Amino acid sequence: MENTIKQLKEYLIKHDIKPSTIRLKILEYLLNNRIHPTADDIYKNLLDQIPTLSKTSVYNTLDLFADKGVVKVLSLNEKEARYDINTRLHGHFKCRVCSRVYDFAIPYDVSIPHELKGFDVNDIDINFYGVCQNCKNQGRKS
Amino acid sequence: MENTIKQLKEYLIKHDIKPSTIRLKILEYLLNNRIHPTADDIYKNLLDQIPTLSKTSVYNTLDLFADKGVVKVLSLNEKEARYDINTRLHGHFKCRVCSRVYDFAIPYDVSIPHELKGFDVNDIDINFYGVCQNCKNQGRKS
DNA sequence: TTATAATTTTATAACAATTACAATTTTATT
DNA sequence: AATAAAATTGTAATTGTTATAAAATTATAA
Repeated sequence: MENTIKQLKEYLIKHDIKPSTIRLKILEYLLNNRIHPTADDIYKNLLDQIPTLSKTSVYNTLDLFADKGVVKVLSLNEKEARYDINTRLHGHFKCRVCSRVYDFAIPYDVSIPHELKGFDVNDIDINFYGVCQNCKNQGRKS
Repeated sequence: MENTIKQLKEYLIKHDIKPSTIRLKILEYLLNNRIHPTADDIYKNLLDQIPTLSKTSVYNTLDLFADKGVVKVLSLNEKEARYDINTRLHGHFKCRVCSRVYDFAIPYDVSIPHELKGFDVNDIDINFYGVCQNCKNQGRKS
């Protein structure tokens, strides 16, 4: 769970990213907070540790991370982008009550459909929307 | 392909929407232009026919349509939303060269994965990204 | 070390899509 | 025809993100 600074540095270098304090902190945050945070979530959270942090740096870093394949940018029918440190193919469920995002494994084989024969498919998003069990239970109690 | 005004009116009424000129025109546009247009696409196109049209009205109408299940709002990793008159479950492929959006049938059974047991799933997005055959061919020629 | 270059970070302003709002116009109802 | 309700409009506000240029930091070379 916990990562040493050395491990974080190696992780970035392996992805062709020069380590810097901000980059390491953002990476660390993403690894320890698997909540598919927004740029603002990350910014707000790191402000304690890095009081001079600017929003632009967070965006810059996340853009770089996305470029280098360290994060996947999620587009979940909301204006804010979210960032997922888990870049392997998996699905996302967004609860429209609590806004939480849940991961799920994709059980079926996502082969290229025949309509897209000859297309290059580089990226796949599978997003479900609805109400999570937690929020369903809350509703029942009240 | 072509729809009479009467048919368009009935379509809206069936979806619990009072027909108005703007609503009929936007519906007609969506039915005749299956390109997953943005609000701006629709606005620009209808400006000839309805010179007093405002962008706000386009948004209002599309929001209403989405509410009543007449359109599905697409979130395809871009800042602009797109609107699809086909609300049945199907996948979308977005070409990152020409920006065109292609439909495809979902061949596999999208049952609720076990991680989401007990969740209410109301909506499903399946989006692929890459380069369409058209753009691949263009690239080869040059 | 010191000077210089390259990179990273920052603050500020710009941008673009969408929404809020209140006024106006249109449509429906009495 | 008068009134109420609904739809449409123009304007301004909002918000997430990006562009830009200056400042700070880090790396490199003399």
